[in-house]
Amino acid sequence: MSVRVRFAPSPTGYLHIGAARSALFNWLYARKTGGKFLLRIEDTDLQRSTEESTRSIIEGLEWLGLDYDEDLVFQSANAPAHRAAANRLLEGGKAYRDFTPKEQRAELSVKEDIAERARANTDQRSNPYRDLPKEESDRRAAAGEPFAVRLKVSPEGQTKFDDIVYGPQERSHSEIEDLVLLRSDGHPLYNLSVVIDDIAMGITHVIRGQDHLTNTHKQILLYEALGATVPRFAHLPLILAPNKGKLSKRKHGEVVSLTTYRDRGFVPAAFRNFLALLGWAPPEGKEVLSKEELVEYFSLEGIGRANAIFNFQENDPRRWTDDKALWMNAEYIRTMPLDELLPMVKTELRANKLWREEYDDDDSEWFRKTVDLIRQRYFTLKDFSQQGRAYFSDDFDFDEAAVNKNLRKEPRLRELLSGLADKMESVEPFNIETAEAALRAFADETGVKAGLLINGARTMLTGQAVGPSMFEIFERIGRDASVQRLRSGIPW
RNA sequence: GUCCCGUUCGUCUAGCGGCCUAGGACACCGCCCUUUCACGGCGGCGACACGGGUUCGAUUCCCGUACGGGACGCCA
Repeated sequence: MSVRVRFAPSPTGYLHIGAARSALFNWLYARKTGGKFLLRIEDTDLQRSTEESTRSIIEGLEWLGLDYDEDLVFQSANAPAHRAAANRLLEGGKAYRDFTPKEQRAELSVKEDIAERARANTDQRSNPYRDLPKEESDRRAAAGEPFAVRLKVSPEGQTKFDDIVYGPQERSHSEIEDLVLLRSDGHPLYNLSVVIDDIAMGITHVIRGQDHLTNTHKQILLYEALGATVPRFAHLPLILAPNKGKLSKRKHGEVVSLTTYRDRGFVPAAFRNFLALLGWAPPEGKEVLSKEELVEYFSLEGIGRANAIFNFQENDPRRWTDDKALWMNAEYIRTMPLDELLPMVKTELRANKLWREEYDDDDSEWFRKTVDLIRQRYFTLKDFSQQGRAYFSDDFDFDEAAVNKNLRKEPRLRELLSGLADKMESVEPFNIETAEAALRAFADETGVKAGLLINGARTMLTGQAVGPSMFEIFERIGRDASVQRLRSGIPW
Protein backbone atom coordinates (compact mmCIF):
# COMPACT_ATOMS: atom_id res chain seq x y z
CA MET A 1 0.00 0.00 0.00
CA SER A 2 1.38 3.37 -0.88
CA VAL A 3 2.26 5.89 1.77
CA ARG A 4 -0.16 8.70 2.63
CA VAL A 5 0.87 11.23 5.25
CA ARG A 6 -0.58 14.51 6.31
CA PHE A 7 0.27 17.78 7.99
CA ALA A 8 -2.67 18.87 10.14
CA PRO A 9 -2.13 22.25 11.77
CA SER A 10 -4.82 24.21 13.57
CA PRO A 11 -5.12 27.69 12.10
CA THR A 12 -4.80 29.59 15.34
CA GLY A 13 -1.94 31.90 14.52
CA TYR A 14 1.33 32.02 12.66
CA LEU A 15 3.04 28.83 11.50
CA HIS A 16 5.33 27.76 14.35
CA ILE A 17 8.78 26.51 13.32
CA GLY A 18 8.13 23.28 15.20
CA ALA A 19 5.02 22.71 13.12
CA ALA A 20 6.96 23.67 10.02
CA ARG A 21 9.47 20.96 10.81
CA SER A 22 6.66 18.41 11.23
CA ALA A 23 5.38 19.45 7.83
CA LEU A 24 8.86 19.09 6.36
CA PHE A 25 9.37 15.60 7.76
CA ASN A 26 5.98 14.47 6.50
CA TRP A 27 6.73 15.94 3.11
CA LEU A 28 10.17 14.35 2.97
CA TYR A 29 8.74 10.98 3.87
CA ALA A 30 6.06 11.22 1.21
CA ARG A 31 8.51 12.29 -1.49
CA LYS A 32 11.01 9.69 -0.40
CA THR A 33 8.49 6.86 -0.62
CA GLY A 34 6.60 8.11 -3.63
CA GLY A 35 3.55 8.60 -1.45
CA LYS A 36 1.16 11.49 -0.96
CA PHE A 37 1.55 14.49 1.30
CA LEU A 38 -1.83 15.87 2.32
CA LEU A 39 -2.78 19.06 4.08
CA ARG A 40 -5.66 19.27 6.51
CA ILE A 41 -6.60 22.42 8.36
CA GLU A 42 -7.93 21.56 11.81
CA ASP A 43 -10.30 24.44 12.19
CA THR A 44 -12.82 22.93 14.56
CA ASP A 45 -12.10 25.43 17.29
CA LEU A 46 -14.24 28.15 15.76
CA GLN A 47 -13.31 30.65 18.45
CA ARG A 48 -9.63 30.59 17.71
CA SER A 49 -9.40 29.65 14.05
CA THR A 50 -8.85 32.41 11.53
CA GLU A 51 -8.75 32.56 7.78
CA GLU A 52 -5.66 34.69 7.97
CA SER A 53 -3.87 31.96 9.84
CA THR A 54 -4.90 29.38 7.24
CA ARG A 55 -3.46 31.65 4.57
CA SER A 56 -0.20 32.07 6.42
CA ILE A 57 0.13 28.31 6.84
CA ILE A 58 -0.36 27.71 3.13
CA GLU A 59 2.05 30.52 2.27
CA GLY A 60 4.57 29.20 4.73
CA LEU A 61 4.53 25.73 3.21
CA GLU A 62 4.84 27.22 -0.23
CA TRP A 63 7.79 29.33 0.88
CA LEU A 64 9.52 26.22 2.21
CA GLY A 65 8.84 24.47 -1.07
CA LEU A 66 6.54 21.85 0.47
CA ASP A 67 3.86 21.21 -2.12
CA TYR A 68 0.86 19.18 -1.04
CA ASP A 69 -1.10 16.63 -3.01
CA GLU A 70 -4.84 16.36 -3.53
CA ASP A 71 -7.35 18.88 -2.22
CA LEU A 72 -6.91 20.84 0.94
CA VAL A 73 -9.20 19.44 3.65
CA PHE A 74 -10.95 21.62 6.20
CA GLN A 75 -11.75 19.55 9.22
CA SER A 76 -14.80 21.64 10.12
CA ALA A 77 -16.45 20.43 6.91
CA ASN A 78 -16.33 16.88 8.23
CA ALA A 79 -18.16 17.54 11.50
CA PRO A 80 -21.27 15.62 10.34
CA ALA A 81 -19.11 12.58 9.62
CA HIS A 82 -17.52 12.88 13.03
CA ARG A 83 -20.92 13.01 14.70
CA ALA A 84 -22.12 10.07 12.66
CA ALA A 85 -19.13 8.04 13.76
CA ALA A 86 -19.81 8.88 17.39
CA ASN A 87 -23.42 7.80 16.96
CA ARG A 88 -22.30 4.54 15.41
CA LEU A 89 -20.16 3.89 18.45
CA LEU A 90 -23.11 4.78 20.66
CA GLU A 91 -25.37 2.34 18.79
CA GLY A 92 -22.75 -0.37 18.97
CA GLY A 93 -22.40 0.08 22.72
CA LYS A 94 -18.79 1.24 22.38
CA ALA A 95 -19.66 4.69 23.67
CA TYR A 96 -22.21 6.04 26.13
CA ARG A 97 -24.14 9.19 26.88
CA ASP A 98 -22.88 11.23 29.80
CA PHE A 99 -25.73 13.30 31.20
CA THR A 100 -23.62 15.06 33.80
CA PRO A 101 -25.12 18.55 33.81
CA LYS A 102 -22.91 21.41 32.87
CA GLU A 103 -23.20 23.07 36.27
CA GLN A 104 -21.62 20.11 37.99
CA ARG A 105 -18.49 20.38 36.00
CA ALA A 106 -15.62 22.24 37.56
CA GLU A 107 -15.35 25.89 36.67
CA LEU A 108 -11.63 25.79 37.15
CA SER A 109 -8.83 26.70 34.82
CA VAL A 110 -7.37 23.83 32.85
CA LYS A 111 -4.35 23.49 35.09
CA GLU A 112 -6.39 23.68 38.26
CA ASP A 113 -8.76 21.16 36.83
CA ILE A 114 -5.96 18.69 36.16
CA ALA A 115 -4.49 19.23 39.62
CA GLU A 116 -7.93 18.74 41.09
CA ARG A 117 -8.43 15.45 39.31
CA ALA A 118 -4.97 14.36 40.38
CA ARG A 119 -5.82 14.98 44.03
CA ALA A 120 -9.13 13.18 43.71
CA ASN A 121 -7.32 10.22 42.14
CA THR A 122 -10.59 8.89 40.83
CA ASP A 123 -11.10 5.66 39.03
CA GLN A 124 -11.22 6.39 35.31
CA ARG A 125 -14.26 4.17 35.06
CA SER A 126 -16.29 5.92 37.74
CA ASN A 127 -18.69 7.85 35.54
CA PRO A 128 -22.20 7.18 36.89
CA TYR A 129 -23.68 7.11 33.38
CA ARG A 130 -21.22 4.59 32.02
CA ASP A 131 -23.50 1.66 32.67
CA LEU A 132 -26.86 3.34 32.37
CA PRO A 133 -29.27 0.88 30.72
CA LYS A 134 -29.73 1.60 27.04
CA GLU A 135 -33.48 2.15 27.40
CA GLU A 136 -33.05 4.79 30.06
CA SER A 137 -30.27 6.48 28.14
CA ASP A 138 -32.39 6.55 24.99
CA ARG A 139 -35.41 7.82 26.92
CA ARG A 140 -33.52 10.68 28.56
CA ALA A 141 -31.96 11.63 25.25
CA ALA A 142 -35.35 11.55 23.55
CA ALA A 143 -36.69 13.78 26.31
CA GLY A 144 -34.18 16.38 25.24
CA GLU A 145 -31.79 16.08 28.13
CA PRO A 146 -28.32 17.24 26.98
CA PHE A 147 -25.48 14.76 27.00
CA ALA A 148 -21.89 14.34 25.95
CA VAL A 149 -20.77 11.15 24.25
CA ARG A 150 -17.87 9.30 25.82
CA LEU A 151 -15.91 6.34 24.60
CA LYS A 152 -16.40 3.32 26.83
CA VAL A 153 -12.85 2.24 27.54
CA SER A 154 -12.49 -1.31 28.73
CA PRO A 155 -11.16 -1.46 32.30
CA GLU A 156 -8.86 -4.34 31.49
CA GLY A 157 -5.93 -4.58 29.13
CA GLN A 158 -3.71 -2.06 27.46
CA THR A 159 -3.05 -0.39 24.14
CA LYS A 160 0.20 -1.00 22.35
CA PHE A 161 1.91 0.39 19.32
CA ASP A 162 5.37 0.44 17.91
CA ASP A 163 6.46 4.00 17.33
CA ILE A 164 8.92 4.32 14.48
CA VAL A 165 10.96 6.84 16.43
CA TYR A 166 10.31 5.99 20.09
CA GLY A 167 9.94 2.24 19.84
CA PRO A 168 7.37 0.02 21.58
CA GLN A 169 4.77 1.92 23.59
CA GLU A 170 2.33 0.48 26.07
CA ARG A 171 -0.33 2.06 28.21
CA SER A 172 -2.73 0.42 30.58
CA HIS A 173 -6.43 1.13 30.03
CA SER A 174 -6.63 2.13 33.66
CA GLU A 175 -4.58 5.20 32.75
CA ILE A 176 -7.00 6.25 30.07
CA GLU A 177 -10.21 8.04 30.86
CA ASP A 178 -13.47 7.56 29.00
CA LEU A 179 -12.65 10.36 26.60
CA VAL A 180 -15.36 12.68 25.38
CA LEU A 181 -16.12 12.27 21.71
CA LEU A 182 -18.97 14.72 21.35
CA ARG A 183 -19.54 17.73 23.53
CA SER A 184 -23.03 18.20 24.97
CA ASP A 185 -23.68 20.76 22.24
CA GLY A 186 -22.89 18.11 19.65
CA HIS A 187 -19.49 19.50 18.75
CA PRO A 188 -16.99 16.74 17.90
CA LEU A 189 -13.73 16.82 19.82
CA TYR A 190 -10.15 16.60 18.65
CA ASN A 191 -9.30 12.94 19.18
CA LEU A 192 -12.45 11.81 17.40
CA SER A 193 -12.05 14.22 14.50
CA VAL A 194 -8.41 13.37 13.92
CA VAL A 195 -9.08 9.66 13.81
CA ILE A 196 -12.12 9.89 11.56
CA ASP A 197 -10.35 12.22 9.16
CA ASP A 198 -7.16 10.18 9.11
CA ILE A 199 -9.25 7.12 8.27
CA ALA A 200 -11.18 9.00 5.61
CA MET A 201 -8.01 10.32 4.05
CA GLY A 202 -6.40 6.90 4.09
CA ILE A 203 -3.47 8.05 6.19
CA THR A 204 -0.88 5.28 6.56
CA HIS A 205 1.72 7.07 8.69
CA VAL A 206 1.06 9.70 11.31
CA ILE A 207 4.17 11.82 11.77
CA ARG A 208 3.71 14.51 14.41
CA GLY A 209 5.15 16.08 17.54
CA GLN A 210 5.98 14.04 20.60
CA ASP A 211 3.39 15.99 22.56
CA HIS A 212 0.88 13.62 20.96
CA LEU A 213 2.57 10.47 22.16
CA THR A 214 0.06 9.83 24.93
CA ASN A 215 -2.88 10.93 22.80
CA THR A 216 -1.97 8.13 20.47
CA HIS A 217 -3.24 5.51 22.89
CA LYS A 218 -6.65 7.14 22.98
CA GLN A 219 -6.71 7.35 19.24
CA ILE A 220 -5.80 3.70 18.88
CA LEU A 221 -8.75 2.85 21.11
CA LEU A 222 -10.92 4.73 18.65
CA TYR A 223 -9.47 3.01 15.60
CA GLU A 224 -10.18 -0.30 17.28
CA ALA A 225 -13.71 0.63 18.33
CA LEU A 226 -14.36 1.72 14.76
CA GLY A 227 -12.86 -1.44 13.36
CA ALA A 228 -10.37 0.55 11.30
CA THR A 229 -6.77 -0.22 10.48
CA VAL A 230 -4.39 1.54 12.84
CA PRO A 231 -1.74 3.56 10.95
CA ARG A 232 1.94 3.58 11.82
CA PHE A 233 3.09 6.37 14.11
CA ALA A 234 6.31 8.33 14.19
CA HIS A 235 6.60 10.96 16.91
CA LEU A 236 9.11 13.73 16.60
CA PRO A 237 11.18 15.17 19.44
CA LEU A 238 10.19 18.68 20.39
CA ILE A 239 11.99 21.92 19.66
CA LEU A 240 12.69 23.79 22.90
CA ALA A 241 13.68 27.35 23.80
CA PRO A 242 17.21 28.05 25.12
CA ASN A 243 15.95 27.66 28.69
CA LYS A 244 14.66 24.19 27.71
CA GLY A 245 11.11 25.37 28.06
CA LYS A 246 8.42 25.32 25.47
CA LEU A 247 9.02 27.57 22.48
CA SER A 248 6.09 29.95 22.39
CA LYS A 249 5.16 33.14 20.66
CA ARG A 250 3.99 34.72 23.86
CA LYS A 251 7.31 34.18 25.57
CA HIS A 252 9.76 34.22 22.71
CA GLY A 253 8.18 36.43 20.13
CA GLU A 254 8.59 36.36 16.41
CA VAL A 255 11.66 34.12 16.43
CA VAL A 256 9.33 31.11 16.50
CA SER A 257 7.25 32.21 13.54
CA LEU A 258 8.17 30.92 10.12
CA THR A 259 7.18 34.14 8.40
CA THR A 260 9.83 35.96 10.41
CA TYR A 261 12.50 34.09 8.53
CA ARG A 262 11.02 35.02 5.22
CA ASP A 263 10.67 38.65 6.29
CA ARG A 264 14.17 38.85 7.67
CA GLY A 265 15.92 37.67 4.57
CA PHE A 266 16.23 33.92 4.75
CA VAL A 267 16.64 31.89 1.60
CA PRO A 268 13.89 29.25 1.84
CA ALA A 269 16.24 26.39 0.93
CA ALA A 270 18.59 27.41 3.72
CA PHE A 271 15.91 27.46 6.37
CA ARG A 272 14.49 24.19 5.13
CA ASN A 273 17.96 22.68 5.33
CA PHE A 274 18.46 23.99 8.85
CA LEU A 275 15.06 22.70 9.98
CA ALA A 276 15.81 19.25 8.59
CA LEU A 277 18.89 19.08 10.79
CA LEU A 278 16.89 19.66 13.96
CA GLY A 279 16.30 16.15 15.22
CA TRP A 280 17.48 14.36 12.13
CA ALA A 281 21.01 13.71 10.91
CA PRO A 282 21.99 12.72 7.40
CA PRO A 283 23.72 9.34 7.20
CA GLU A 284 27.00 10.53 5.82
CA GLY A 285 27.52 13.69 7.77
CA LYS A 286 27.12 16.06 4.86
CA GLU A 287 24.91 18.80 6.23
CA VAL A 288 24.37 21.21 3.39
CA LEU A 289 21.76 19.37 1.35
CA SER A 290 19.59 20.32 -1.57
CA LYS A 291 15.92 19.45 -1.62
CA GLU A 292 16.69 16.41 -3.75
CA GLU A 293 19.45 15.24 -1.44
CA LEU A 294 17.23 15.71 1.57
CA VAL A 295 14.64 13.47 -0.05
CA GLU A 296 17.29 10.95 -1.02
CA TYR A 297 18.84 10.66 2.44
CA PHE A 298 15.77 11.10 4.63
CA SER A 299 14.48 8.28 6.77
CA LEU A 300 12.26 8.16 9.82
CA GLU A 301 14.77 5.82 11.43
CA GLY A 302 17.34 8.60 11.37
CA ILE A 303 15.28 10.77 13.69
CA GLY A 304 16.61 11.18 17.22
CA ARG A 305 14.59 10.95 20.41
CA ALA A 306 15.95 13.82 22.47
CA ASN A 307 14.36 17.24 22.27
CA ALA A 308 16.43 19.87 20.48
CA ILE A 309 17.16 23.32 21.76
CA PHE A 310 16.69 26.15 19.36
CA ASN A 311 19.44 28.50 20.38
CA PHE A 312 19.08 32.25 20.10
CA GLN A 313 19.94 35.35 22.08
CA GLU A 314 16.89 37.47 22.67
CA ASN A 315 18.76 40.71 23.21
CA ASP A 316 21.53 40.32 20.69
CA PRO A 317 20.58 41.63 17.24
CA ARG A 318 23.37 39.65 15.63
CA ARG A 319 22.15 36.43 17.16
CA TRP A 320 18.43 36.97 16.96
CA THR A 321 18.07 33.34 15.83
CA ASP A 322 20.11 30.14 15.96
CA ASP A 323 23.75 30.60 14.92
CA LYS A 324 23.64 27.59 12.70
CA ALA A 325 20.54 28.83 10.90
CA LEU A 326 22.27 32.11 10.21
CA TRP A 327 25.40 30.34 9.04
CA MET A 328 23.36 28.07 6.80
CA ASN A 329 21.71 31.08 5.22
CA ALA A 330 25.06 32.76 4.57
CA GLU A 331 26.34 29.52 3.12
CA TYR A 332 23.42 29.37 0.70
CA ILE A 333 23.70 33.04 -0.22
CA ARG A 334 27.35 32.73 -1.19
CA THR A 335 27.24 29.33 -2.86
CA MET A 336 23.84 28.90 -4.46
CA PRO A 337 23.55 29.30 -8.23
CA LEU A 338 23.63 33.03 -8.95
CA ASP A 339 20.59 32.79 -11.18
CA GLU A 340 18.53 31.53 -8.27
CA LEU A 341 19.75 34.25 -5.97
CA LEU A 342 19.23 37.16 -8.35
CA PRO A 343 15.42 37.17 -8.18
CA MET A 344 15.56 37.19 -4.40
CA VAL A 345 17.93 40.14 -4.42
CA LYS A 346 15.66 41.86 -6.89
CA THR A 347 12.72 41.45 -4.54
CA GLU A 348 14.76 42.79 -1.66
CA LEU A 349 16.00 45.81 -3.59
CA ARG A 350 12.53 46.54 -4.91
CA ALA A 351 11.07 46.55 -1.44
CA ASN A 352 13.64 49.19 -0.55
CA LYS A 353 13.29 51.29 -3.68
CA LEU A 354 16.77 50.39 -4.80
CA TRP A 355 15.77 48.44 -7.86
CA ARG A 356 16.31 49.86 -11.34
CA GLU A 357 14.73 48.27 -14.40
CA GLU A 358 18.07 48.48 -16.23
CA TYR A 359 19.35 45.72 -13.97
CA ASP A 360 17.11 43.45 -15.99
CA ASP A 361 18.46 44.45 -19.38
CA ASP A 362 21.24 46.95 -20.17
CA ASP A 363 22.89 46.62 -16.78
CA SER A 364 22.17 42.97 -16.18
CA GLU A 365 25.83 42.02 -16.44
CA TRP A 366 26.77 44.76 -14.01
CA PHE A 367 24.05 43.56 -11.65
CA ARG A 368 25.17 39.94 -11.82
CA LYS A 369 28.79 40.79 -11.15
CA THR A 370 27.93 43.14 -8.32
CA VAL A 371 25.67 40.68 -6.54
CA ASP A 372 28.23 37.93 -7.04
CA LEU A 373 30.91 40.13 -5.51
CA ILE A 374 29.07 41.31 -2.44
CA ARG A 375 27.17 38.13 -1.62
CA GLN A 376 30.36 36.52 -0.38
CA ARG A 377 30.07 38.15 3.02
CA TYR A 378 26.34 38.52 3.55
CA PHE A 379 24.21 36.62 6.03
CA THR A 380 20.69 37.47 4.93
CA LEU A 381 18.99 38.94 1.89
CA LYS A 382 18.45 42.08 3.95
CA ASP A 383 22.15 42.75 3.75
CA PHE A 384 21.85 43.52 0.04
CA SER A 385 19.72 46.55 0.78
CA GLN A 386 21.46 47.54 4.00
CA GLN A 387 25.20 46.89 4.02
CA GLY A 388 25.07 46.74 0.25
CA ARG A 389 23.12 49.93 -0.25
CA ALA A 390 26.09 51.91 -1.58
CA TYR A 391 26.34 49.59 -4.56
CA PHE A 392 22.85 50.44 -5.68
CA SER A 393 22.42 54.05 -4.63
CA ASP A 394 24.44 57.22 -4.08
CA ASP A 395 22.36 57.86 -1.03
CA PHE A 396 23.86 55.74 1.71
CA ASP A 397 24.92 56.15 5.34
CA PHE A 398 28.41 56.26 6.74
CA ASP A 399 29.35 54.02 9.59
CA GLU A 400 30.71 56.24 12.36
CA ALA A 401 33.32 53.75 13.48
CA ALA A 402 34.53 53.32 9.92
CA VAL A 403 34.79 57.07 9.38
CA ASN A 404 36.77 57.49 12.60
CA LYS A 405 39.08 54.62 11.84
CA ASN A 406 39.71 55.12 8.16
CA LEU A 407 39.24 58.84 7.57
CA ARG A 408 39.38 61.15 10.59
CA LYS A 409 42.41 59.46 12.04
CA GLU A 410 44.60 60.87 9.29
CA PRO A 411 43.97 64.61 8.67
CA ARG A 412 45.80 64.57 5.34
CA LEU A 413 43.34 62.04 3.94
CA ARG A 414 40.80 64.64 2.93
CA GLU A 415 43.35 66.25 0.70
CA LEU A 416 44.80 62.94 -0.46
CA LEU A 417 41.49 61.42 -1.46
CA SER A 418 40.57 64.51 -3.37
CA GLY A 419 43.89 64.16 -5.19
CA LEU A 420 43.17 60.50 -5.80
CA ALA A 421 39.87 61.53 -7.34
CA ASP A 422 41.71 63.81 -9.76
CA LYS A 423 43.98 60.98 -10.68
CA MET A 424 41.16 58.52 -11.20
CA GLU A 425 39.25 60.92 -13.35
CA SER A 426 41.61 60.40 -16.26
CA VAL A 427 41.97 56.63 -15.96
CA GLU A 428 40.78 55.00 -19.17
CA PRO A 429 39.62 52.29 -19.32
CA PHE A 430 38.54 52.09 -15.71
CA ASN A 431 38.72 48.59 -14.27
CA ILE A 432 40.22 46.55 -11.47
CA GLU A 433 43.73 46.59 -12.89
CA THR A 434 43.86 50.22 -14.00
CA ALA A 435 42.28 51.47 -10.80
CA GLU A 436 44.82 49.56 -8.75
CA ALA A 437 47.71 50.84 -10.85
CA ALA A 438 46.48 54.39 -10.53
CA LEU A 439 46.03 54.17 -6.80
CA ARG A 440 49.44 52.64 -6.22
CA ALA A 441 51.07 55.21 -8.45
CA PHE A 442 49.34 57.95 -6.51
CA ALA A 443 50.54 56.45 -3.25
CA ASP A 444 54.12 56.52 -4.56
CA GLU A 445 53.83 60.08 -5.76
CA THR A 446 52.50 61.31 -2.46
CA GLY A 447 54.68 59.07 -0.35
CA VAL A 448 51.89 57.44 1.64
CA LYS A 449 51.09 53.80 2.13
CA ALA A 450 48.63 52.33 -0.33
CA GLY A 451 46.70 50.84 2.59
CA LEU A 452 45.88 54.29 3.90
CA LEU A 453 44.29 55.22 0.59
CA ILE A 454 42.64 51.86 0.14
CA ASN A 455 40.91 51.92 3.50
CA GLY A 456 40.01 55.56 3.20
CA ALA A 457 38.59 55.08 -0.26
CA ARG A 458 36.57 52.06 0.84
CA THR A 459 34.88 54.11 3.47
CA MET A 460 34.30 57.04 1.10
CA LEU A 461 32.80 54.78 -1.53
CA THR A 462 30.74 52.41 0.60
CA GLY A 463 30.40 54.06 3.99
CA GLN A 464 31.95 51.01 5.59
CA ALA A 465 35.28 49.79 6.91
CA VAL A 466 34.80 46.30 5.58
CA GLY A 467 33.92 44.86 2.23
CA PRO A 468 35.35 43.44 -0.95
CA SER A 469 38.69 44.32 -2.46
CA MET A 470 38.91 48.07 -3.03
CA PHE A 471 39.74 47.67 -6.69
CA GLU A 472 36.73 45.49 -7.29
CA ILE A 473 34.66 48.17 -5.62
CA PHE A 474 36.08 50.83 -7.93
CA GLU A 475 35.09 48.80 -10.93
CA ARG A 476 31.60 48.12 -9.59
CA ILE A 477 30.87 51.69 -8.59
CA GLY A 478 32.34 53.01 -11.82
CA ARG A 479 34.67 55.93 -12.47
CA ASP A 480 32.28 58.81 -12.34
CA ALA A 481 30.54 57.81 -9.15
CA SER A 482 33.84 56.81 -7.56
CA VAL A 483 35.39 60.18 -8.32
CA GLN A 484 32.35 61.95 -7.04
CA ARG A 485 32.28 59.97 -3.82
CA LEU A 486 36.00 60.52 -3.23
CA ARG A 487 35.48 64.25 -3.45
CA SER A 488 32.37 64.26 -1.36
CA GLY A 489 32.71 65.96 1.97
CA ILE A 490 29.80 64.09 3.49
CA PRO A 491 31.57 61.90 6.01
CA TRP A 492 33.92 64.54 7.37
C1' G B 1 -0.15 13.96 41.89
C1' U B 2 -0.28 9.90 38.00
C1' C B 3 1.53 8.05 33.44
C1' C B 4 4.93 8.49 29.39
C1' C B 5 9.56 10.12 27.13
C1' G B 6 14.46 11.70 27.14
C1' U B 7 19.87 12.63 28.89
C1' U B 8 27.18 12.43 24.09
C1' C B 9 31.25 19.07 23.48
C1' G B 10 27.90 25.92 24.76
C1' U B 11 24.24 24.34 20.48
C1' C B 12 22.76 20.64 16.40
C1' U B 13 24.45 15.77 16.29
C1' A B 14 27.52 10.69 14.73
C1' G B 15 27.85 6.34 17.61
C1' C B 16 23.31 0.90 17.35
C1' G B 17 29.60 -4.06 22.80
C1' G B 18 35.70 -3.90 21.05
C1' C B 19 37.02 0.42 14.88
C1' C B 20 36.38 5.65 20.59
C1' U B 21 43.21 8.36 23.06
C1' A B 22 34.39 9.45 21.35
C1' G B 23 33.80 11.69 14.91
C1' G B 24 31.41 15.97 12.24
C1' A B 25 28.81 20.85 11.91
C1' C B 26 27.81 25.75 14.20
C1' A B 27 29.85 29.05 17.86
C1' C B 28 34.50 30.50 20.23
C1' C B 29 40.14 31.07 20.15
C1' G B 30 44.93 30.98 17.41
C1' C B 31 47.88 30.75 12.86
C1' C B 32 48.13 31.10 7.41
C1' C B 33 45.98 33.69 3.19
C1' U B 34 44.69 39.09 2.83
C1' U B 35 47.42 46.69 3.27
C1' U B 36 39.87 45.89 5.28
C1' C B 37 36.23 42.28 6.51
C1' A B 38 34.62 37.73 5.10
C1' C B 39 35.53 33.14 2.44
C1' G B 40 39.13 29.26 2.38
C1' G B 41 43.20 26.26 4.70
C1' C B 42 45.52 24.49 9.21
C1' G B 43 45.28 23.95 14.44
C1' G B 44 43.07 24.57 19.44
C1' C B 45 39.26 24.61 23.31
C1' G B 46 35.30 21.37 24.37
C1' A B 47 30.91 16.01 25.94
C1' C B 48 29.42 10.05 27.01
C1' A B 49 24.46 13.19 33.99
C1' C B 50 25.50 9.93 38.41
C1' G B 51 25.58 5.03 40.91
C1' G B 52 25.13 -0.05 40.51
C1' G B 53 25.07 -4.40 37.61
C1' U B 54 25.76 -7.83 32.87
C1' U B 55 30.26 -8.88 30.04
C1' C B 56 36.94 -10.68 28.84
C1' G B 57 35.32 -5.63 27.39
C1' A B 58 30.66 -0.67 28.04
C1' U B 59 29.06 5.77 25.20
C1' U B 60 26.53 1.44 23.39
C1' C B 61 22.59 -3.73 27.18
C1' C B 62 19.75 -3.93 32.28
C1' C B 63 18.29 -1.55 37.06
C1' G B 64 18.17 2.66 40.19
C1' U B 65 18.97 7.99 41.27
C1' A B 66 19.19 12.92 39.60
C1' C B 67 17.85 16.40 36.14
C1' G B 68 14.92 17.90 31.88
C1' G B 69 10.60 17.43 28.75
C1' G B 70 5.61 15.81 27.52
C1' A B 71 0.59 14.20 28.56
C1' C B 72 -3.46 13.90 31.78
C1' G B 73 -9.89 19.40 28.99
C1' C B 74 -17.21 18.81 26.98
C1' C B 75 -8.83 22.84 23.74
C1' A B 76 -6.31 21.44 19.41
